[in-house]
Amino acid sequence: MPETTNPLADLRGAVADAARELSGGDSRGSAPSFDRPPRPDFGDYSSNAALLVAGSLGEPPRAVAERLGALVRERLGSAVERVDVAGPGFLNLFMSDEWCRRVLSAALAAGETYGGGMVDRPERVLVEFVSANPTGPMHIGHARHAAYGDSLCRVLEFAGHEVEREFYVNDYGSQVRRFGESIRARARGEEPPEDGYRGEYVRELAERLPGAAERDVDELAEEGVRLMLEGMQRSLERFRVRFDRFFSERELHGREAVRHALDVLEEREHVYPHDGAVWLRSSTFGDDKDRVLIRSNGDWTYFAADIAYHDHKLERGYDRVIDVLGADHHGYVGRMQAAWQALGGKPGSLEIVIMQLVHLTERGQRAQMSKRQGEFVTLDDLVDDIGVDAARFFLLERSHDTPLDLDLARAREQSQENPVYYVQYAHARIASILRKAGEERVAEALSADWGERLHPSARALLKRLLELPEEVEQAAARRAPHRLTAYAHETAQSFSAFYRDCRVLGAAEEGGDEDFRIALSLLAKRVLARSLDLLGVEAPEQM
RNA sequence: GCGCCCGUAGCUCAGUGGAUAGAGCGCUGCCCUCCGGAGGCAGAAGUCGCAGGUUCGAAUCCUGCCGGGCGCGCCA
Repeated sequence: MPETTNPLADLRGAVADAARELSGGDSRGSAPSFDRPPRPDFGDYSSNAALLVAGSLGEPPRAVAERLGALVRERLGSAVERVDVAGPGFLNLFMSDEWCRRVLSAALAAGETYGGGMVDRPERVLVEFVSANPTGPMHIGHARHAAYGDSLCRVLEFAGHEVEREFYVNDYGSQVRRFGESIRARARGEEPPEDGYRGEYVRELAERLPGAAERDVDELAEEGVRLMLEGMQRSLERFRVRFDRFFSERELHGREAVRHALDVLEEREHVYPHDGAVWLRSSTFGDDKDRVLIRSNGDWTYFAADIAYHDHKLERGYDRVIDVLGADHHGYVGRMQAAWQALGGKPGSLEIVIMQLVHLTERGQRAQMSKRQGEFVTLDDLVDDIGVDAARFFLLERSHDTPLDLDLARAREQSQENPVYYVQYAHARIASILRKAGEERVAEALSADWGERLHPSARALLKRLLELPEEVEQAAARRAPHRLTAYAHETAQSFSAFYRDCRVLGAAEEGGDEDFRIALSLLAKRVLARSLDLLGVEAPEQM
């Protein structure tokens, strides 16, 4: 069996093929499992294929497993040392050292692309995230959105999708006008209006805008928004978050896009007048109730503008549109999904990801989020405090749908207590070993004919490294970049164990193959670097 | 009241049908003639919220209940 850049997928395929052969081409039911068993005496990999086939064949699972095991052995040849039948009928595969050497070679041959491009059907994807109001600074919650959205995009891209990143700018409507009023009030040395913006940054804006005390409110608002956006872009850039487009709500209105969206909905007969207002019949598409688009006073609702934005997204022809929104918006999911379908969007092609809240803690104690009224711990404050690497890693450590406690004390720590440093340290340590070996020596090692008989720690490390393609695929498919924090940490641990048990330079002294161990270290370095890159965290050559 | 999310070790959480449920932190006890000790090893620690059900097999799927978070405007 020739090795590709995803050896695990090859093995999985071989088992699945054998199972299909045994069941006479019957490929109904779920795909056979293929995982790392919980105990070493269960082999390197195990599958429940026989249990599934036995079900459709109506035969005793263990007997089926024996036959299937023989087929798998035949297909895999020298790749496999032996195939055991265990428990109720699991197949346990014990891979040969020869297979280990072959797959290491194949993974290294893939170079920087190793682990990527595994997606079956590449899609054109639009991801909208952060979309912070330009009337205030970005706080800790936006930091989580930024880390998540950016990392998700990196993962989707690496997995093989074509991704566009978009930030929606709410630069229209009454809150923007209030923003302008607040700036002018500060410029005049007055208090902002009751429902205005009271933060210190408003005072600073007022100082930066010459003649603000006498200027038109809308003009001030526009200028203020522009300055705020510039600041946000700087902060995001520093946080290593890039956007392809800042999409202005104001331009949307300027382009009559809301009118257009309403025309589309009217044409599709999903709107109706009632009580002097115009409604969307969103209940047709699963929403709790119908929603107002035009109020009885003639104003568009916010929802109408959002529909226009999504109408625009729809017309741009993406295969998939992902909105990353805050927990406070989840009441809005049902109606937006309904509107999407009313506009003619395919059900399922719009995904709305809801982010849960972030709490800051210091050694477990809840840290104060709001310093004074109108002032928050901002993205910049966070980065100043713990740095980009720690901030991104910690913000990505948890699934997006679970609230996150970020322990600032732990994040500041530069020791094993801190998973970021632990992973980066492992990377730097490998870099140090390879540096010591020298470029020529490394190149030579890669093309050598390896004879290594693998130590269990080397085998465990290699198996860990082979999981990268599926980790990336899963992280992409499940919109779950947080999986990679765990994977990076586990990989660093596996390397540390290998480092402890197997000398790399001078391996011959203990009967090892230095060439093989250099090669394995190099793959470990690449996998760590790739995992960190997908998280937006740096992989230092030295620390 | 309705809807969504969550309930797994002391704490924070992984784990969307497989074998004896994992990790980090914390705790206890160890390890520096060694390529980076910014490291490593071992140990204690769990009725996977509760009760039924489906399945050869459930933390995972279904139903009900309990507990927590958030959301339910002709606001944005």
